[in-house]
Amino acid sequence: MPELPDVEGFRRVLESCARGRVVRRVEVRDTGVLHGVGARGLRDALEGRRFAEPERRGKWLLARTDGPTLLLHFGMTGLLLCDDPDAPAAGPDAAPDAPATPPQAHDRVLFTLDDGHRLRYRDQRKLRGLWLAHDESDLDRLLARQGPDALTVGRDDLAAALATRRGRLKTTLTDQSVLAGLGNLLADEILWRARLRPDRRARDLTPAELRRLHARMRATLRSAVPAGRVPPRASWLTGHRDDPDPVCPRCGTPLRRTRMGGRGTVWCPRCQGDGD
DNA sequence: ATACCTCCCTGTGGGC
DNA sequence: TGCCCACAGGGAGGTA
Repeated sequence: MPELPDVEGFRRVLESCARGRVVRRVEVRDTGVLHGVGARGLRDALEGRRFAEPERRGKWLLARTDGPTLLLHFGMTGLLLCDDPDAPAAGPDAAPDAPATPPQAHDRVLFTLDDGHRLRYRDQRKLRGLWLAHDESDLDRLLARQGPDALTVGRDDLAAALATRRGRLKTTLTDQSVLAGLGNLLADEILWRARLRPDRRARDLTPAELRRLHARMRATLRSAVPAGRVPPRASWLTGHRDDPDPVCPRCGTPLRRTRMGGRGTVWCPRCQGDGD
């Protein structure tokens, strides 16, 4: 489920695959992922354009070109893939000029580049998709409701963002208008590391707790970003979400499972239970 | 204004 | 065996 580290990984895919390359062909295989633009409009806007330096903002990926900017959001099941044009054709029956890897059922939009590489936006569930921004004001309008980015936010700005929030800490951290980039798994992971109960009121954190939260958030993101995902390691809380009878990897206490803001929430009643 | 609820999307797995 | 439903969760939109 793409969160900040995943999208950072997709940014690297886009950068290495497409930066400096011209879009030769845009193939929309499912218009259901397009927002505010049709297949024809997307094609006309992007074919012949050259990809520039991509950018990530929260969970959004900005594919800048020398013209419009394509905005990608990956929802829960989205991916960005890059085909290697030098990979051997798939199977003995493949035509000589066939793409190395045929489109799969969930490949919704394909971008063929002038060097033969091909980008694929793949998404099983189509919860989000692709937007097109013709200029900076389009871009600002689409991203207007985002809070500061979780990867770069300073401690004081984080404190300020939480200071007025009466809601629960967990749901506040995943509210993109408060802080951009954290999803359900990261929020649980960070709160567990910071030893903070997810149902604390966001604005009630002490200065010491805010420092802890900020430090643990940074450390967690620093580990997850290079991996391009929230690593499901045994030493991480995330590594135990789906265990049948999960226990805390730190203290062995059975983990508690609740629902917060409609999302599954996992936390340790011992590590995160005291001191509030 | 803030906080919470329902729905969208699709595939999977459990229960009967 | 096959059907039905809950569930996964990012975010929009509506309501309290």
